[in-house]
Amino acid sequence: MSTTDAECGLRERKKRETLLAIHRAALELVEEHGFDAVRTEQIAERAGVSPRTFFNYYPSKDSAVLGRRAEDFEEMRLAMLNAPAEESALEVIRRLVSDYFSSSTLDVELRERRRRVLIGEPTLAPALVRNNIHLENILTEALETRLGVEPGAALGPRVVVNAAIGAIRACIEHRQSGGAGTIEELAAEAVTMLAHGLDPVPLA
Amino acid sequence: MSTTDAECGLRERKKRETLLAIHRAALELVEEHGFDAVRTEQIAERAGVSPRTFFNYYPSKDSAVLGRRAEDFEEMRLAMLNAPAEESALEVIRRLVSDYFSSSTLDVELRERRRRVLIGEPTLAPALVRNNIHLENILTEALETRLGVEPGAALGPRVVVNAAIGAIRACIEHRQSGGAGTIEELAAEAVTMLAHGLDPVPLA
DNA sequence: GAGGATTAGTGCAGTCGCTGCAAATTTGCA
DNA sequence: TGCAAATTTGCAGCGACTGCACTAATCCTC
Repeated sequence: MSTTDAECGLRERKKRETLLAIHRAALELVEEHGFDAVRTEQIAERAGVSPRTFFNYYPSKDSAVLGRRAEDFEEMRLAMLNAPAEESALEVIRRLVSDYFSSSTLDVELRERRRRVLIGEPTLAPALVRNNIHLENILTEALETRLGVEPGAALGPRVVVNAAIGAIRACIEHRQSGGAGTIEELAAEAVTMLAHGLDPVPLA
Repeated sequence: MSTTDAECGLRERKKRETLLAIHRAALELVEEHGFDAVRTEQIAERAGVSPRTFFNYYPSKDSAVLGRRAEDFEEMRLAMLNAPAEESALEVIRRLVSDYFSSSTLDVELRERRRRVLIGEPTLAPALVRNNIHLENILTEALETRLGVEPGAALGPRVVVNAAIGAIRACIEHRQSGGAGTIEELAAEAVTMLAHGLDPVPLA
C-alpha cells in the first residue's frame, strides 16, 4: 500500500497503464485541437477505453489533461511535511513545480508535451486553477502542521501558499503571452520577489 | 454610453432591474440550499424570467451568484489606472475588495447577503477563482500601463497581481474555516504580509 | 399616436460533461 | 478449475449551457 511500491500484480499494472494512456491521449488531443474542441469520448477512444471508464480514472476532463490525481496530492503533502528545515515554505512550493515538470516516472516526450500544453493553452487556465484549490488546501494544512499552529488559527500559512501558487501561475501566464525564460527560471524569480516583499512596486 | 450614466430609458432601467433580480435570487437560493443544490431554472423562476433569459444576463451560474459582469471589470481597470501615485499596487487591489463588499449602488441587505454567501459557501471557491482569472488579466494589463512597461515584457506586474488576489482569496478561505476578523481586516493583514515579504516563514 | 425598426424575452432542440446503477467481463486466489 | 472481488462497460439520465427562430416589448420618427 505504500505510495511508490511496484505492486506488481497484473491488475495493478494495467491500472497504471490505463491511467497513463488516458493522460497521454488527453495531452495529445488537446495539443492537436485545443482544450475546448476535445471531447471526453475522443480521449477515451484514443486511450482504448470506454467513455464511462474515462471517468473511473479521472473525475473531470481537466484532471485528465493535467494528469493530477489524489496520490499526487498526497506526495506533495509529504514533500511539504518532510522538507529540510533550512528551506522556506516558498522554496518548497517552487520545487514542487519543477518536480511536476520533470516527474521521473514519466518519459521525456510526455513531460515535454505536458509543458507545451500547459504553456500553450490559455483556455486551460480555469482548469489549472480549479485543480490548484485542492492543492492549496493540502499545502496549507501541511504547512500549519509543520509550523505547529492549529488548522485555521492563523492567516499566515494560507496567505503564503495562495500567494506562492498565484505567483507560479503568473509565470505560466507570462509564458503564454510570449514572455521569455523557462518555467523554472521564472518560478525562481517570482518566488524571490515574494520573499523580498512586493513593497517596491509603487504606482508612481 | 458612459459607465455610470443613468440611461433613463425604460428599457435600460428594466435591464438593470432584471440583472439585479437574478443576482438577488441567486444569492438567496444559494444561501438557502447551497450552491450545488440550486438549479439555474430555480434562479430564473424566482427572478421572474425564463430559464433562457437567465443566460442572456449571466454567462454562468457562477457569475450570477457573484454578480460580476463586464462593466464591473472595466470599473476595476479604471481604478487601477487612476489610483493615486502614493498608493501601492497591493493597496489598490485591497481597496477593490472592500469596494466589492460595499458597492454603493446596492442596498445593505444584498451586500450583507453577498458577504455571507461568499464566506459561507466553500463550494463557491472554484467559481470565485475562475472569475478572478479575468480580473487578473485586466489588472495586470492596467498595472503594466501604469508602470509604463510593455505588456508581457516583465514578470513583475503579473506576479504582484496574482499574489495579491491569491492572498485575498486566502482571507476568504480563512473565514470559511472559522477564522476570526472581518474580510477587510484580514485583507489588510494579508497585504501587509505580501508587502513586507514572505521570507520570515521558515519551516524550522 | 400609428407604424416600422430595434432590441429584449422565450421556447425548443440539441451538445457535452458527468453520475448512478446493474450487467458483463476480467483478474486474483484457493 | 471455480468462486469471489474488482474492473469495465452500456444505459439512462441530470443539469449547465448554446444557437436559432419566433414573439413581444420598447423606441423613434413622422
